Amino acid sequence: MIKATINDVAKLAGVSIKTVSRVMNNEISVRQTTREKVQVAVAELSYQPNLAARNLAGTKSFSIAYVYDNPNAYYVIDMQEGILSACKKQGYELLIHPCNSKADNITEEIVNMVKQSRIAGLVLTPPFSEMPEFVKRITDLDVKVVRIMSGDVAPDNLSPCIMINDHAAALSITQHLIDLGHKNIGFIAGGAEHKSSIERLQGYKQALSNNQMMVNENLIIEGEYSFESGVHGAKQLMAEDIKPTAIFSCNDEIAAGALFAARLMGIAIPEQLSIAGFENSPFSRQTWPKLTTAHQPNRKIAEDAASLLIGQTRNQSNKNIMTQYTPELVIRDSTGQL
Amino acid sequence: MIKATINDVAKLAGVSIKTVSRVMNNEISVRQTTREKVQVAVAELSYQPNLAARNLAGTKSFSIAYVYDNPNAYYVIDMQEGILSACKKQGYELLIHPCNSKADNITEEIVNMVKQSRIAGLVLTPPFSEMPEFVKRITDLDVKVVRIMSGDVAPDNLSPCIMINDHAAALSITQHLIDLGHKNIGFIAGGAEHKSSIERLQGYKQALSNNQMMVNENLIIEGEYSFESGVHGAKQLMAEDIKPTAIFSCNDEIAAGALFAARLMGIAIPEQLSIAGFENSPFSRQTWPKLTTAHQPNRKIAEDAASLLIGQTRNQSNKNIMTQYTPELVIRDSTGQL
DNA sequence: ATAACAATTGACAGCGCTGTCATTTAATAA
DNA sequence: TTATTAAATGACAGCGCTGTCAATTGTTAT
Repeated sequence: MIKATINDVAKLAGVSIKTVSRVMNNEISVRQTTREKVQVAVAELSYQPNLAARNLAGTKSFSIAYVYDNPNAYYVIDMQEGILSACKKQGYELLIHPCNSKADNITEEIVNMVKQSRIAGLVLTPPFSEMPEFVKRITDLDVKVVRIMSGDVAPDNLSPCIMINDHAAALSITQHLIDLGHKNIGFIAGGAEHKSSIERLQGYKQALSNNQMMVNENLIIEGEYSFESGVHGAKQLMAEDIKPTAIFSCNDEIAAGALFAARLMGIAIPEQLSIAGFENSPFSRQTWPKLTTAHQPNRKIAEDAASLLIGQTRNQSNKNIMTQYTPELVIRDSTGQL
Repeated sequence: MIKATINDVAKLAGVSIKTVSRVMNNEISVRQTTREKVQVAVAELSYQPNLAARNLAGTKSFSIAYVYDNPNAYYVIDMQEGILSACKKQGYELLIHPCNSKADNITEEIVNMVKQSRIAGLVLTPPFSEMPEFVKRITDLDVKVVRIMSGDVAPDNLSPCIMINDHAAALSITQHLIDLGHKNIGFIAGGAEHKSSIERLQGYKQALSNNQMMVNENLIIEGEYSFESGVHGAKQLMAEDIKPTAIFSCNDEIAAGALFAARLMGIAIPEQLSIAGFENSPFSRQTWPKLTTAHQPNRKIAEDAASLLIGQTRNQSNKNIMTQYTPELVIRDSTGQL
């Protein structure tokens, strides 16, 4: 059984190929009865448009790309699967493009890639989603973009945004720690270049303020999103005069490092020190003890983003769309009563 | 600057588009002087063939796919990057296809996908690479395949194979344990459905035999590639009459689980018990203590596989190609002198 | 030098679809 | 009813390339 083409469908339905094309592209000016005839034929032949032909013939393409600078394997895999699921539903193709966001010609590289492969749109996660000039450059090419980023409001109206409310989530993690009776709570940040880190720090501070607690700047460590940073951060915190009884690590990797350092220092978790992470990555379940963290439904977020993006490429709809997700507190074994 | 097409190149070089096509496809019957003229024009215009047009016009396509059943996020990311790097060099496109190898219609799903997207070839990793009927079904479609799998010889000549010599690597890990003075070495397997697990077990047994040591079947636990399995396996082993003083875990996840269990049981690592993993996944560096393991250059392997695959799709070259990689012992802190 | 052949090159159709624009049909107004 | 306009449909070119096959050129043997 050879693959059916638009001609086969047209013949079977008794219409012209152009009408079949119209139906496949959800164009409006097709009579309902005609549309149904075509849909029956499409189902009969299990016809699916040829992507190469569509891309070649049309002005708009049916390929989208996910451009990312691998922040974390689990995250990337989740994102890919979510995007892929949206693509499958809509007959789009996904090209993945891992790359180094700090390479100095990165913008041109992506621009070329986009032109070269006639990409209709990009899904962007941090750090790309937080590089305004980069985003501007892409949207100027009339290539659609959907950004997933940290914050509660979109920074501009260049593209739809999916905002991750790290602020609110960090607030509830910190509140959880406070509820457990902790008075001195340390914070290990993930690097000022990450909006998520800044947002999480703000949430932490907000929670303290909500509880009439003072922010002790000595308890806030500038780190980065890595295991090593967690190790150093925890050591540094435990060397303070006023030692924290709880540490809020900006992500699970940092938390794992902090856990590691605590063990090296002979500190019992959570008896002597509570440690919380963020992101609910798989290894937060594989540390000992298991990490209290914040969960964000990345696969779902990615599918949302891709659907939005595909919507953008189909019709030049509203760029001001904004959705918001707030990661949810997941209490496990690394945090406990003071 | 609009993208150059084959016509622009032909005009600039003063030849027909067909000749340009010949040069781009490395066909033989082009005079050297002509070839150079074309290459100059190509460089001048930085021409790159349009993939959609190639896929549409030609019988062979320029898309390959990576079909996998996510065994491990780090592994998948490495594979993707390696494959992508080969694709970039040769102007191929990569489609990723994560899926469930145990779904009962999986073969048909992939067959459809391959037909649908006119895929030229597939890169296959376990478990797909170890499903002979599946591979046969694909190669019968005249779709090229390259398999990455465990073993030292290819199981058939359906496709080129990249063999990972888990046997030899497991042998050297076990020998390392023996060299440290261990007499009772436990083994936690990864599941009989994984060739790698079987091979690693064989290597383990071989090492014992090489050292005139008896295989104690009670010290061999049937597990699976998961953290939980490591936890259970280690508990089971430590409940034996003759307790092991070292455990060879079939992969790093299992080893992490074993480490976790040892901690729960109050067993000091490596003082009272040595634990070795396999795969050198990033979190083998994030356990405490850091894991002794075996390293395999996955990115390199993937690039090799994709190059081989692309070679196959270009010319119907030898299917009996076989390369071999042997993972290398990485000694860290989880193993020690008895 | 010329025939006979092989090596190069090019003309042209067509892959499966979409864009443009002309044509047909239905819907509304007069 | 018929004229007028809008909605629905179709004819056809062409996207950028490759496959086929014919035409041209170069090469060798006579």
